[in-house]
Parts: sequence; structure tokens; C-alpha cells
Amino acid sequence: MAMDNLQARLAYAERIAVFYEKAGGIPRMAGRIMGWLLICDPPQQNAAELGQVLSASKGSISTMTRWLLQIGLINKTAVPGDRRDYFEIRKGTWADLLAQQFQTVGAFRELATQGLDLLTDPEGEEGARLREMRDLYTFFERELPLLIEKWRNERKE
Amino acid sequence: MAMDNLQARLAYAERIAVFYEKAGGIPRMAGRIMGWLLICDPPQQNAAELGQVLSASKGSISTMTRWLLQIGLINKTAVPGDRRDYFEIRKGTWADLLAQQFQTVGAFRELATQGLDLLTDPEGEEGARLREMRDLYTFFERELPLLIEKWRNERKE
DNA sequence: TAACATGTTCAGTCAAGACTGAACTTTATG
DNA sequence: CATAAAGTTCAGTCTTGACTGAACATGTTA
Repeated sequence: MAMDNLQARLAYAERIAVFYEKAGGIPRMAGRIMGWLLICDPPQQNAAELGQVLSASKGSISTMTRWLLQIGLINKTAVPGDRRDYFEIRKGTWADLLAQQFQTVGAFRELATQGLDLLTDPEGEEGARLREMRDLYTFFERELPLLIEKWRNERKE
Repeated sequence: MAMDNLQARLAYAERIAVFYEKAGGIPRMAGRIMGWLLICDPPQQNAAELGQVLSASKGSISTMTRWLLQIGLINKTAVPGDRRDYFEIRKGTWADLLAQQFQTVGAFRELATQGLDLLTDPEGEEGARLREMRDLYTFFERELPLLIEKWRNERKE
């Protein structure tokens, strides 16, 4: 296939992996797989191909693809007459991923509320810190899902 | 001061720490300090107090408070006639923290663009994966700062 | 059923980094 | 200036978790 600049593409996968690791605490190898699946040709790759191009063990590929499947970032597909599993980036992955990250906003709001309950006078000066935290996250907990909706609608048109 | 339920507050600081560690890769001890500064009374605490209540070494407190200062989550204040440094949650911390996390969205958009440059035919089927990623993050890179603005304005009124 | 290809599991290795504790530096006060 | 309090730095310890490699399990074809 049209994979002339293999080295550049590999370097790209690595950059994605490093970024993911810092941003989301995603294991390096899982990030490499994601990066490679973003830019490889064809978009479907089997375990052996991934292991070879990423210089990873079978065990690592197996564990990490299963993990990526579980959190819904990739799909497993099959090819008739080929017993191997093929992996690919799932459509809509990015919106789902963002939506998932936004979940933590709600947890933060909840934590702030719990903190206020521990104070003698939640409405007093003492509670100002936690109220600021609670109010901000309440705001975003409401607004962020709306944004995702908005984008999904723009897409459909 | 009014710190009757000390145990409950400590447990709260610990919960905050665990949460931070998972969500943002923040060191456990830095999270404990943040958690405690959210709920302690008075809101200003010196290094010795933090070390004692959190059962942490001087070195740990020193390193982590400096780190929290650097990324702007806390303030260092002084008291006349007291040579110790006092730390407190910075006002507006949460909005800034969110704004900072949103920065990564721009980096993601940039990464997607770089990936497309590596493809033979960025506008073809091959580039669909990266285009979806780029478009989504472009959208959010535009909208998220607007949201923060909106909240800051609502606050001021 | 034999032989092989594919995929999974897991014990062990290795690296990264958080935390401690002690030595060291800085700064204030009598 | 001497002393002590406060804060910093850093070598060493310890924990965590990613990754490998080999044994094992599963499924497929002749």
C-alpha cells in the first residue's frame, strides 16, 4: 500500500503515544497502537503487523488491544478466509473520548459538595474556596454535554 | 479554630488526592496538600502544619508546595512577625486549571494536522480518521475558551 | 486427529518517580 | 556575630506498573 514514508509515520505514532501518556495516563504501548492505527494504510491492522512495526511483544499487543477495545477506542473486525483479528480506529471515537473525560467534571462537582458538608458554616467565609469550585464545575457539568451535542448536530448536516 | 471533625476532613483531603492522581497525574502528596488547603481552618497553613497533619516529611512539603506554586494552584503569603511561609488556595484557581487542561485540546488539533501532512492523499478515504479528529478538536478549541469567558462574566455580575 | 497458526495469560524484569531523612543553605533575631 | 528557626536539596529506598517471553489455550486446516 501507499506507505512510502514509513519512518515518519512511525515517529508520528510515537509522538501520539507520548502525548497520550502525559495527557491521560494511557500506557505507552496503547498510545503507540492508537497512533499507528490513525495513520497506517490500510486502516485495519492485525496483531502480528502491529507487533512487528511497533517492536512489541505478542503479549503486549494482546493486552493493550483488549484494553483499547474495552474502553471503546478501537474496533475488532474480521476478514473472510483469514483467521486473524484486525483492529481499526472506531468511528466517533474522539467525541466519545472527550465525553468520557468530561465525566470527571461531574465527579469534581460532587467532591466539592461533599466538602461543603464537612464545614461548620458552608455559607460563610470558610466555605468560599469550595463554593467557587462547586459553582464552576456545576456550570461546566451543564454546558459541556451541550457542546458535544452541538458538534454532533453540526456533523450530521 | 473550628476544626471539630478533623478525621473527616483528613479523609476528605485524601479523597481529593486520590482523585487528582487519577485524573491529572498529580503527585499524591501535592493532591493531599490541595485537599487539605480546601477544607482547613484557617485557610492559610504553614509548612510545619501541613507536614504534621499530613504525616509528610519537610522535604516532601517543600518540593510539592513549590510545584503547586509554580503551576499557580496556591499562593504563598506572609504574616508580620512570623518568618514562616503560609500557603493557601489561590482565588480563581479552578477556572485557570480548567483553562490549562483545555490547552491540550489545541495540541491535539495540531497533532491531527501534522498527521494529515504525512498522508499521500489527506482528503481521500485514508485521511478520514485524522480529519474527524482534527475537526472535532478544532471545534472545541474554539468553543471552550468561550465557555470559560461566559462563566467569568456570569461570576462578575 | 495431527500439525500449525493465532491469541491469551502470567511470572519475572526493569524503569520511573514519589517520598524520606539527613546534610546543607538561608534568614531573622538577640 | 552567634544561634536557632525555616526552608531546600539530594542520595537512597520503595512502590507501582509497563513490558517481555515463554508456557498455555483455542481454533483451523489438511
